[in-house]
Amino acid sequence: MTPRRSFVRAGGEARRAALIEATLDLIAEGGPEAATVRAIALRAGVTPGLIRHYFQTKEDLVAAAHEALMTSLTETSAAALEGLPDDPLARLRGFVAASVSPPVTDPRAVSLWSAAMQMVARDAGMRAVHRATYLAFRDRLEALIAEALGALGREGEDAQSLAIAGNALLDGLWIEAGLLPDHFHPDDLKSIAIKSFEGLLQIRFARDQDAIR
Amino acid sequence: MTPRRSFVRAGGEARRAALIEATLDLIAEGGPEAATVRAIALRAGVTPGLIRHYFQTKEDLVAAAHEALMTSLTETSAAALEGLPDDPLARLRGFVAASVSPPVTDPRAVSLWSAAMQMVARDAGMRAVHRATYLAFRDRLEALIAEALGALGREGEDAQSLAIAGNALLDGLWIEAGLLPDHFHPDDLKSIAIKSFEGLLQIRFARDQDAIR
DNA sequence: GTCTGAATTATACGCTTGCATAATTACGCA
DNA sequence: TGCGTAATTATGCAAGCGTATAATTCAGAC
Repeated sequence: MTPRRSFVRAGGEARRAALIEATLDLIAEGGPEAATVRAIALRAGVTPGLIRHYFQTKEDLVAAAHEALMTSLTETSAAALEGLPDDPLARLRGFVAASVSPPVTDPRAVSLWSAAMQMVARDAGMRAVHRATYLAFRDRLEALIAEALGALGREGEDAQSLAIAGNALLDGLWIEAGLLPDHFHPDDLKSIAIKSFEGLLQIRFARDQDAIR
Repeated sequence: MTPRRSFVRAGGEARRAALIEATLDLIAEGGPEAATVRAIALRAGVTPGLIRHYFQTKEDLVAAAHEALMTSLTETSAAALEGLPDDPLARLRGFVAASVSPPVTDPRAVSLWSAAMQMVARDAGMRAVHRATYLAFRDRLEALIAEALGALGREGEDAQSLAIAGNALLDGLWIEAGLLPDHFHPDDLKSIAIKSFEGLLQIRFARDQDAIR
């Protein structure tokens, strides 16, 4: 008679968080098909049946994990704005640079994002989350662009179209760098992004701001 | 005694192609997990066991399907260059416009691409195929850019960095349009792409070329 | 015509998956 | 100190997965 394995109770939120983190880890490492109920439970140090106690179905768990990931990315992005200077151009420059530098450019993040994109194409709920987070990022970029142009006395220009283009550029660089990490030197990526924004917006950033992270 | 179902022999290549097409359809519609051996066989009008006769393993079939997709995309992209005029700037403009217009911007293509990207992140073979096709596209863009700059007497500039940025921009627009089809009007997408290239390269395309598809 | 080999179907096996359910354990509270 | 309840484990099941293998059928060669 092997005795029943001992355990400690972790309380609701902590267990939920652990299960979500385990799910994200597994998806990042081995794709959605690696995130089986048994694998998730094993990584979370728990027994498979417990998942059913916190999530009605596995899909619920995956959806919760996706939401947690997106929230975390949004918060990271928001935090990046905190340390930036007041000068509108410098703020925009810092934001662009941060968007193509670690920890944003993280293979794990790109892997998770591409896994989520597949679901976005098929699931209406996922598409709603994606649209919201996409627009949140783009709106923030648009605001920064509008401020920068305003500081140059160019209020009338179409900041939204510029934000769409800038967002696409950052997305493209982010994805390509994540997929082919060896092909892009971090510094090159940053200088390409900044130079491209100078071209897109017809502006010129100050040259001596590389100290700003 | 139900008699054994009758069949006609399709010969090697036709059956291979049919199986590959069925695989791509299923992945596009329901993601990789929908492309089971049984579903593929059903859609191809065939019995599951036959797959093993043409492909040693299911992974082989999926890899063959990915290669067929990429080859097809590359050939479509190459064909778009055929009908373009000789003027370097007009050629570049037409190529950019084609890259963000149907049939390139096709939800099915984006769905398939995002499914493949997941495998790229994990499988070395897939990564090799991706690198090759990515560079093939980028090199073509770089050549077009170099010609356009050359026609303006600006030979010395860094066409490769500009191609990286331009490629990222096109990729980003392509992906976002594919994921949120209702958010982008095709004409807006095209004008944003063209205007962005004017900014990136500091050039100005002729205004009266919208007739060129 | 019939023979023969390849193309195709049919069947079955072992494994993994998600999920349901019952038995047990830890912990707060009286 | 004992009890009650929520948290957790243990076990089992039905379905679907990829694959192996044997039986059958077609189509062309002689």
